[in-house]
Amino acid sequence: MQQIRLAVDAIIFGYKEMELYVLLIQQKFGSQNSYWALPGGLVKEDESLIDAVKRELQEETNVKVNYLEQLYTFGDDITRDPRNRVVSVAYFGLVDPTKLILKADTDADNVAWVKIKNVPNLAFDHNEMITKAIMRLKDKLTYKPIGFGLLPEKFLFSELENLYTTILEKEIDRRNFRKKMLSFGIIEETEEFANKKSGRPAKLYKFKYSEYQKLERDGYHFEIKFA
Amino acid sequence: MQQIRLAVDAIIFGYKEMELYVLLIQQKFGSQNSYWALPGGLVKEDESLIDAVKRELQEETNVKVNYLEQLYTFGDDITRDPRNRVVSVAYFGLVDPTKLILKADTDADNVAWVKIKNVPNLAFDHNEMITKAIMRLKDKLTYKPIGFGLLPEKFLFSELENLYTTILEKEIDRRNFRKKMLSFGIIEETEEFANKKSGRPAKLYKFKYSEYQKLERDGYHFEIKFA
DNA sequence: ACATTTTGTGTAACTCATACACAAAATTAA
DNA sequence: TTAATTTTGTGTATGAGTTACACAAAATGT
Repeated sequence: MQQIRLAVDAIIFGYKEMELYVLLIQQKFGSQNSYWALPGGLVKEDESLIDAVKRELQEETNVKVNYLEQLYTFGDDITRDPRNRVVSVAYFGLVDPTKLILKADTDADNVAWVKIKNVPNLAFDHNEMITKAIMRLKDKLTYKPIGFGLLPEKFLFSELENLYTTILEKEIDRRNFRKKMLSFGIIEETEEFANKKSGRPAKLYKFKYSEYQKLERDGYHFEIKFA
Repeated sequence: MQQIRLAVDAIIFGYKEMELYVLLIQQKFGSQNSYWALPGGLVKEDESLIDAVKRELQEETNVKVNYLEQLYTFGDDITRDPRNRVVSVAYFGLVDPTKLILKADTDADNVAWVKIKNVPNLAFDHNEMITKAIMRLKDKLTYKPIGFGLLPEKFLFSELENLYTTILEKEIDRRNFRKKMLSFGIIEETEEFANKKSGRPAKLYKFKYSEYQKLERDGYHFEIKFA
C-alpha cells in the first residue's frame, strides 16, 4: 500500500519600491522548528490542489493573490522531507503591494515578506523552489503580461518600468519600453494623477485585462525584450 | 490520515513521415477495461517521480526516450479516477522514429503508436493530458531545439523542415528556415548521403548537442518562428 | 532524352529594434 | 521669486533581422 504524502507549497512574490519580496512563514512549533519556510501543507482528501494552496495561504498568511499558477512538482528527492516521503506540488503567485500587509501573527506562525536577496536557508528544498520560481517569473515576464499582478490596479508607467528592470536586472530605455508596451493596446491611460513628493506629475495607467484576453484569443503574441 | 494516491503518466511523441504519433496502451484486464490510456501507474514508496515514469515506460511499452520533462500535475478534478483519489504527475517525452517499433504485446497490454489525429476517447483525463502536451510541444519547438528528439541521429534537412511544418501546422520558406537554423551553429553537415527513391541526393545532418549546451551557457537564445 | 522529384542557393524590400537628448511640470532650497 | 532638483514625456535616424521570392542541379523513372 502506497504511503506517499502529497503537499502543496506556494512561492508568492510581492513587489514594492524596486524590491522583489517573497512570502515566508515560520512555524513556532514542529520538527523543523526555527526554520523559515514557504507557506504550504498537506492536501486534504476531498480537496483540489489549487484549493489546497489557497486554503493554506489563507490559513497561514491571510494573503490573497492576483495570480497563481502551478510551477513544478518536487518529488525526485525521496528524502526532501526527512520525516516522510512527501511529494509537493509548488505553485507560484503574485500579489500587489496594497496586500503587502500581513495579519497579526497567529499563535502558531510568524509571517513575513522577505526581500529576495535576503532569503535565509529555508526548510526542506524550499530554496530550490524559490530559485525555480524566480526563473519562471523572469521568463514569463517577457512573454506574458503577468507583471501587472505585482502592481496596484492603477500604477505609474515608471513603476511598471522599474518592475521590469528590478526583476530582470537589466537596463531599459524608457522611450522604447513605453513605445513597445503601448503598442499592444493593453494599457489604458486614466485621467488621474499620482501624488508624488517630487518631480513632474504623472498620469496613472491601468492594465486592460479584457483587451489582453482578446489579443490572446486572436493568437497575438505579447513579448517584451531588452538588449 | 491522507489516502491520496500518487501516479505518473507519460505522453510520448513519435514522428515519422509527416505524422505525429503518441504512445498508448490498452490494459487487457482491469476496471477501465477496453479503454486505451497513456502509459503510467502508481509511484513506489522509495522511487523518484522520474524513475517511476521510466519504469512504467519500460514495463508497459519497452520504449526508451530521447527527451523527457515534467509537464503538469493533474489533481484538481477529485474524481479524475473514479475509483480513488489519484493525483498524477504527467511527463512529456520524445522518441526518434528508429524506436517506433514496439515489443510484442505482453500478456497484459496492447501497445500502439497512434496518430495524433486519430486518438480515441481515452481513460481518465488522458485526452486532456495529450492536449496539454501538444501545446507544450508546439510552444517549446519554437524556443528550444527539442525537435531533434523526434529525429534519428542523422537526418535530412527536409525532414527537419517537415517536422516543423507538421507539428506547428504552418508553412515555412525553405531558404529562410535553413538560413535561420544554420545560423545557430548547432547543426553539422555530414559527408553521408541518404538513399532516397527520387529527387536530387541530399546530405545528412547532425544535431550538435554539445554546441547547443555551450550556447545556452552563454545565455544565447534559440528561437525559430514563422509568418 | 524527357518528365518528374527533391535539393540547394542569394538578394532586395521592409519591418522592427535600438540608440539617443531635451523640454515640461512640479517641488524644494536658496 | 528665482534657481536647482526631480521625474515625466516625447521623435527620429540607423542598423539588424525577417520576409518574400525563383531557378538551376542532381538524381530516378518512363
